[in-house]
Amino acid sequence: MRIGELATNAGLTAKTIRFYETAGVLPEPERQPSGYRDYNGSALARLRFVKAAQAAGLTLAEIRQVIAVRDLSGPPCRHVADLLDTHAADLDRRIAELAALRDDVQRLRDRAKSLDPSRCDDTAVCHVIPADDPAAHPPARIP
Amino acid sequence: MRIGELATNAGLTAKTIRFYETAGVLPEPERQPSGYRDYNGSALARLRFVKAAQAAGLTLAEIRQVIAVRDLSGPPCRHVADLLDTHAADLDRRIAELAALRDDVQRLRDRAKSLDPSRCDDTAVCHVIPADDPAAHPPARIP
DNA sequence: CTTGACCTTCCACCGCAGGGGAGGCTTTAC
DNA sequence: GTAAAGCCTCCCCTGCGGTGGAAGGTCAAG
Repeated sequence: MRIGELATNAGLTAKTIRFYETAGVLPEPERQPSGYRDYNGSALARLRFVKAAQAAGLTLAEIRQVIAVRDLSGPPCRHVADLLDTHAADLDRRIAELAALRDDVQRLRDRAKSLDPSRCDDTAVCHVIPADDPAAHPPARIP
Repeated sequence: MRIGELATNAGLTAKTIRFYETAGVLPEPERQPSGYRDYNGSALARLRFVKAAQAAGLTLAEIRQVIAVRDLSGPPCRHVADLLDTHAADLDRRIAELAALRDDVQRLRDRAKSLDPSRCDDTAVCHVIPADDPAAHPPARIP
């Protein structure tokens, strides 16, 4: 199977597959005499795993690590379970942060309705966003 | 006021302030004969606005736009209110996405407890993450 | 006069997951 | 035989919000 066919089967582009190879989540395949990559069925299984793991929120670095753990010490199930635990906890944290940010934004928005634009302070950019906001959390990065 | 003092007062680094200048959220200040930047109090007010707006989830590009709107057509309150509306809606969407992802991850995690690692399929990387996951959403980008 | 703190510009880099395109082979179809 | 796909490697680009460092100018104290 050449790279284009594999890409079509996996629902990816050839570019992405080469990128996965350099990213270490897909092993280097055999080469045909022409130099073309020559894949077998296990590459497709691997790509399906990568997609499923990505859908579960794992980064390529984590996926690479899972694969390495498996290659070194057998089934990485416990490792994967730990990763999933960590991700669930991260997601909980991020959801809570975003919910708090949403509430702040909503509060500002509601306050804006009760403000008179003509009374906008000349020294500030816009009084809808109070520069001395006491509730100003450190910029809520949304990574 | 030189850049270091302004940075200390604003709780930023001098690097960041220069970056804000190139990003267009802070106007170019006067220069001392030495070439050093020479700030007045309005720079500090501006930086406070930028921090507050960032805390409200606005990007530097949006902040720059708010400032431009203000400079062109006066108080940008309505524009800012619209931005806040959009951001609140975006946050709602993203919170829902993350919650769905969190549930998926939790489901996988729970399922992992009931699996026997010794039965890990040799063809897959790890059966905790099913490669034929039917619930696999398109990779839930977390932008 | 020299040391050290502060400032200047410019260029490069981080993570993350790829995308774009150049320049050059090989394979396939007509 | 020739044109069109398809593939190869290589390097640069994206967005976002900065951070790091090099090479050099400036200012105050000792």
